[in-house]
Amino acid sequence: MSKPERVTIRDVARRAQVSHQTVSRVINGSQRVRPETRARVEDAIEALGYQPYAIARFMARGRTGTLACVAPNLTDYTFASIINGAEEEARRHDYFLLSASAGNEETFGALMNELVASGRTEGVIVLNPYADERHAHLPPSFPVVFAGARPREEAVSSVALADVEAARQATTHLLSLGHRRIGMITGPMAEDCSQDRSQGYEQALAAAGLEVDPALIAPGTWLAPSGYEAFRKLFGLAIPPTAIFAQNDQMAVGVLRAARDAGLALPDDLSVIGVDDIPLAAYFSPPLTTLRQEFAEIGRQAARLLVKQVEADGESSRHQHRRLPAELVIRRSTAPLPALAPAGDGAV
Amino acid sequence: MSKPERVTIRDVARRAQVSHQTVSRVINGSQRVRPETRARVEDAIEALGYQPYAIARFMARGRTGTLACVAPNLTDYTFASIINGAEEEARRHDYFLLSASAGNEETFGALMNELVASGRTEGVIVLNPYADERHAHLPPSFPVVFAGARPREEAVSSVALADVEAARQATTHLLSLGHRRIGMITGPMAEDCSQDRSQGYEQALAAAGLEVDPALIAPGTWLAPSGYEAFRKLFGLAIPPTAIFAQNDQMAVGVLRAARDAGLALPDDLSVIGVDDIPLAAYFSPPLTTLRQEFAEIGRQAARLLVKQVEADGESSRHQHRRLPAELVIRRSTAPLPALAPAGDGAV
DNA sequence: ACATCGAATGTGAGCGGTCACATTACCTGG
DNA sequence: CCAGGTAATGTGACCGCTCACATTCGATGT
Repeated sequence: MSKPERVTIRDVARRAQVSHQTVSRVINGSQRVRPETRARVEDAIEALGYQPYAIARFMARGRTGTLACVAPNLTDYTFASIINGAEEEARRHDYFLLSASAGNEETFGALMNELVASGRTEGVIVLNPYADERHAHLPPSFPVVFAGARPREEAVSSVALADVEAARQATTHLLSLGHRRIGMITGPMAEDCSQDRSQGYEQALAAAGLEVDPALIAPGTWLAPSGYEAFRKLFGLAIPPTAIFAQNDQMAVGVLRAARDAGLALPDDLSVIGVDDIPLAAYFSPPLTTLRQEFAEIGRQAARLLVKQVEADGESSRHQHRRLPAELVIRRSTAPLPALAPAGDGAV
Repeated sequence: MSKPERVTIRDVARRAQVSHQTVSRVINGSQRVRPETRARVEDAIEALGYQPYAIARFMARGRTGTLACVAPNLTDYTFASIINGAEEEARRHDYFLLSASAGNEETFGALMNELVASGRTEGVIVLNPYADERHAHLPPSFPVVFAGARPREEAVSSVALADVEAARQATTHLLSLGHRRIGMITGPMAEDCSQDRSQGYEQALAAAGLEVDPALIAPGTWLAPSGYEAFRKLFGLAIPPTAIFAQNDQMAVGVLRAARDAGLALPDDLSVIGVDDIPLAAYFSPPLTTLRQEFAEIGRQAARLLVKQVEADGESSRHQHRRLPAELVIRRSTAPLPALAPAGDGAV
C-alpha cells in the first residue's frame, strides 16, 4: 500500500518469456524485434501496467531530455509568453521544458545549481534583464540561450526584440504626426534593453534633425506606477512634451491614467505610445498605440537555438544573435499634433 | 571535451582517502563523521569541483523531491500568480516545483504521463477549469491538489476562491448602491467556478427580494472581447441593466470599453464590477471596482497541502477543501444609481 | 590487560534502465 | 547438406548514488 512496488522491465520480460533487453527494444521502438515477439511483450506490458521509469532511463543514458526556462518571475506577461513559445517548440523537438522563477541573484544561483549542476537539465533559456551577471553561475560550456535580452558578451546565443529599431519606429511615428517635443520614459537603465530603446529614440530624433533634451527623459521601472510618476515629472516642465514614448505598455498605461487624472483630453492634448502590445492594450482609454512584440516567436526561436546547441554537443555551431522586428499597431492614443497647439514648435 | 566526465563520489573518496560512503555521509550532512575526516572530504570536493548528481540520487532514493504545477497556460495572470505562490511555498519545504502547461485534454494526458507515470514528480497541483476530467489521467492514489477550481468528487483536496460568497459580495455591493436591474456576464458554464459565481449572484438577488431575469445573464469566455459582446447584447434589451457584474476582470474591462464606445458616461450610466483585481485594474477608465483574489495565497496553500499529502505517504490525512475569501476593492467603475434614472425601478 | 560498547568507517548490493557484445536462429547459395 | 551471413535475442556490466549491514577504532570499566 505505502510501497507502490514499481513494475520493472524485468517483470515484463519474465511474463513475456523474453529477456529484459528485448523489452527495452520494444519500448524504444527498435526494428530488430519479430512482430510476434513484440506483440507478446506488448501484451505483458499492458497486463502488468508497466510504465518506463524516466529516472532510471536518464541515469543509464546520461541524458534527461529536459530543458529549462528561468525567469525573474512567471507572472509578467512578457516572460510568460516567451516561455509559452519555448515550451511549444521544445515539445516539438521531443524535449520537455520546465520553467522556474528566481527573483534575485541568490535564488537564481541556487536554482541554476539545482537545475544544471545536478544534471536535471541539458540546457537553459535565461530570461533575464541582467542576463550577464547571471550567466556567471553556469559551468563554462553549458548550453544557454538568452531570450528577451542581449548578452554583453558574444559567447552566448540570444533572441530578442530589435530594440533599437522598435524604439526608432515608435519615435518616428510620433515625429510623423508632427510632434517635436517628445518625452521618453525608460526602463531601468541598468538593462541593455532600456539602453537600446533609448538609443533608438535618439537616433530617430537625430534623423529628424532634433536634439535630445535630457529633461524630457524620465526613468521608470517597467511598471505602471512609474509611468504615472513620470508623467507628473514631465508635465511639471515649463514646456511639457506633446507626446510620450514609454518603453513598455505598462508604463504607457500609467501615463494614460495620470494624464486623464490631470484633466488632459487624450489623444489631443498628449500622444502616448508604448512597446509590447499587451493583451488588454486595446481596452484602455484611449486604446493604446504600441509596438507589437512577438513574444511566442522569441521563445520558439530561443528553444530552437538551444536544442541545436544541446545536440551539437561540443562542435559548437557559432553563437547567434537574433533580433525580431516589432510591428507598429496604431490605435487611438496617438494623434496628429493639433495645428494650433500653443507650444508645439520651437521646442529645440 | 565533448564528454564532460562527471566527477563522482568515488573520485572524491579516493582523493580524500576514505570510502565512497563517507563522502556520501558528508554531502548529506550526517553527524557520524569525525570533523577531521569531514574536512578532508570537503577539501577533496572543493578541489575536484564535485557536484552531486541529482539523477543518481533520485534513482537510489526512489524520490525526486519534485512537485509539478500544471495549468492550461502560463500566460494567464491568474494561473501564473498561483504558480508563483506555490513555487515559493514548495521551496520553503525543500521541494523543487516545476511548471508546465497543457492546453487541451490530449496534451494534458501526455504531460501527466511524462510527469507522473515516469516518476519525475511526487505530486501535482492541477490548475484547471475542468479539473475533474483531467484527474482521470492520474494513477489512483497519486498526490494531487486542485487550485483555483473545486473538484466535483471529494477524494481530492482543493484550494480556491470562495466563489459563491465573492459573487454575492459583488452583487450586494451593486444592490447597496441602489441598483435593481443588474446584469451578469458569466464564464463558461461548464466550469464549476462560473456556476458557483452565478449562484452567489442569484443568492444576493434573492436576499434583496429580487427575481433573477434570465435575459440579464450573458455567457462569456473569461476574455475581454466576450465582455464587449455581452455588453452589446445586454444593451439591446428594452430595459437595459444599470449595473453589470462580470465574473472576472477581463470581461469587465471589455464592458467598460464597449460602454464607452457606445457613448455611455461611466460610471453614471452604468456600474461595472469584476472579480480578480488584475494588476492593471486601476488603470482602466474608470478604474475598475472588483473583488480581489489572493492568488499567491491560493498557490501557497495548495503547495502546503500537497507537501503534506506527499509526505503522509499512505496514511492519507483527510482531503481538505479550502475556500479563500475575496476582498471588495472599490474604485470608480461603480456608483450609486442616479436618483432620477429613467428605468431604474419596476424592473421585476 | 581485556572484554564491552558506541562511534566512525568500509563493503557490496541494488535502484531500473541502456549499452556493448555474445549467442542463437534462420535463411541462402554452392 | 553445410558454410556463411544476417536477423533476433540474451548476457552481464554499468550509470552514480544510497541503503543495510559488517567491520574497525577508541575510550571505558573492572
